[in-house]
Amino acid sequence: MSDKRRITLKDIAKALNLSPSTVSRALNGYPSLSEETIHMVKEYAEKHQYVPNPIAVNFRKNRTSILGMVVPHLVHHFFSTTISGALEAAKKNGYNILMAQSYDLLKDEILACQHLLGMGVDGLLISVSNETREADHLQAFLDEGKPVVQFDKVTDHISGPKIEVDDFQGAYQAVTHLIRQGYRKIAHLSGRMNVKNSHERFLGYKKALEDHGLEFKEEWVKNCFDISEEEGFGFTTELVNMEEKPDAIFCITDLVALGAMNCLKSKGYTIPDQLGLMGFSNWMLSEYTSPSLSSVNQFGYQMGAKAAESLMELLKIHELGENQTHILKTELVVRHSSLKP
Amino acid sequence: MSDKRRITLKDIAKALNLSPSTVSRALNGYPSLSEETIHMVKEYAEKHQYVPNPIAVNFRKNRTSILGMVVPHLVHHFFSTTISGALEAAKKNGYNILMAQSYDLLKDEILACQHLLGMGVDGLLISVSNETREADHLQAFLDEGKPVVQFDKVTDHISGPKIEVDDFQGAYQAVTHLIRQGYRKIAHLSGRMNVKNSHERFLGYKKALEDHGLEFKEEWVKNCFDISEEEGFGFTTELVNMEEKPDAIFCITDLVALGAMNCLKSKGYTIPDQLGLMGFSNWMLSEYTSPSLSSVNQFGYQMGAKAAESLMELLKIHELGENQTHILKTELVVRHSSLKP
DNA sequence: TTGAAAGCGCTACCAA
DNA sequence: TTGGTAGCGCTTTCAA
Repeated sequence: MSDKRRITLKDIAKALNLSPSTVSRALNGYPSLSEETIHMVKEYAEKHQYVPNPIAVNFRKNRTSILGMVVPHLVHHFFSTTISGALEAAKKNGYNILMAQSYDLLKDEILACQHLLGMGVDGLLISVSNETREADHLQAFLDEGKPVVQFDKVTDHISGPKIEVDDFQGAYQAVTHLIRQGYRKIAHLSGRMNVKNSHERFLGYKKALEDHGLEFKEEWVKNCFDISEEEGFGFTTELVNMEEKPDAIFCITDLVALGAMNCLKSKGYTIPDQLGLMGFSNWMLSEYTSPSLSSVNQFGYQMGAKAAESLMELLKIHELGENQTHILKTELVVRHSSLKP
Repeated sequence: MSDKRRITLKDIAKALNLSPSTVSRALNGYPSLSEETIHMVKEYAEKHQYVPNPIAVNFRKNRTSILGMVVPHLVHHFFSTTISGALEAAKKNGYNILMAQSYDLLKDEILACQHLLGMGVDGLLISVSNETREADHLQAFLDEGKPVVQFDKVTDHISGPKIEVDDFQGAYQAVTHLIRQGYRKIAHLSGRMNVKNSHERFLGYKKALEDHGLEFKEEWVKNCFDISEEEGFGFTTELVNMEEKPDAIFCITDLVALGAMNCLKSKGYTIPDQLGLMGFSNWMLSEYTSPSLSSVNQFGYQMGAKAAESLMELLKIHELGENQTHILKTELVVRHSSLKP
């Protein structure tokens, strides 16, 4: 193989009869150099296609210009959207991102973090797993002076910035919308109550009912464990078999809503006429179901970008960051599944 | 901020009255060291949580243990699946992956490649954009002795390994399945004919018709440009408005099939009774449409893993790789949309 | 079995 | 305005 060795600073210095330091300064735009020298060096570098060895630069500066990013699942519309946002923000600032998945398992999250720390990332972006109850593996970053920015799913066991979605508000808006449409018996397919986002959505749901003087019925809230389509289908079956059926269902996620939709359609219920349906997350698929699914957009791209920007800002000022939370507003996306005729 | 400086090799050497080289050897399991020394060093390292500085190691070894990966879109089920596969394979071998997106634009693909090369990746995994007709930006990697492995969407303008999907075979199987189900007038919503994968699927479609003595009608083939749901909807409208309508549609992608499905349902056609429907790619959503959508699974995870493994193998033997193609079989996934009663 | 020392490519400090 | 030089943390060759 060719392996044409790249030309180095020294080579240029030797060729031009300058010292490496002068060449370095010329290339990095330091003042106090004669125009002539700068021009000469730049021309030579250009001509010989000099590219600085990034590893050497990083070594010298004791950084990598790489951010670590850990998400529960990469093959997931919302998370891949956050990744995309983080990636673009990073690119703009000359950073890059090393990815890892935790599969929502603490064990794998710890491994991923150790791996990233071992690779020498400058800082960490993380959406923690549902299992994360302690954060030694995150503290390890802080101990080395590397900031950690959490987003979406966060834990309080570690200090630093957090970028969160306003789940409460999103749920509140969604349910209020259903109420305004005329639905009166609104059920909720929720997530695990020990997961903050799920709990917040539940609270938003409950508050919206209360604020509009509607009944909150314990039996109309079903806890999904896996947040799966199957659960959506199963619990919806339970709901429509009840003595007093709901006339709308607010689902913790679009996938669950899809399960609910398939269940209802298979049983001959019409949506949105007989039952209204709302999802959450605004997955791509919600646009294409029939009827199309109303949902709550979480602005994943902006969230990823914001998280990355926060991290890079901390890196710039060489700090670990305050213990503050940035909350991103959600957006109600009204489609057909919730439009009561 | 704390910035607790990590302990270094030198520190250990000094503390134990050894030379750095001995400590290095002890830690890296070289022979020719006394049990006693090895034990002593390892114990000390353990106790003081010594972690080698990865940047220094990389610098010394002139590598980063990082692979670059470029895909058209990160927020895309198939590609995020390939990424996931590549990531796992990389992790197993102590490598990591730096991601970039080309947005299917040559301009951005070039930028991404330059960026990755600049970051000092050891090699590149790429699925090229639809616009890629030349490959100077890929050749740049080879020129530096860094192997490039292409997957899914490939170009012949550069040599090296390619991992491809057997699009022809997948399409052939899909259409044959429709024929065996009893459909006789099979239309095809294709992609751009200058994109290899699309063309191969078209050829597979055509061959299947021929082999089973069915008519190939030019009018029944519609070229989608964006491969969008809208196009699926629009072209399907055209198809069912024709004098002689098809009784089944084989779509270039699940998204297009979804458009077709929505169109057919909105016009009151029943699937699979009146018209059969087949997608391609086996997106997550195909499982959840109603009726569920038959499709062709491309094993994205395996593809990404295979590409990464090939690249790492080349890195190991220090070569750029032969100009060979590895073709991955597809899998027919039969669901309800193609089961003629 | 161990040590000494060079050096990877670059930056930055101190001197001139 | 420029040069000399030390040194980042580690590996590896040569020597003892």
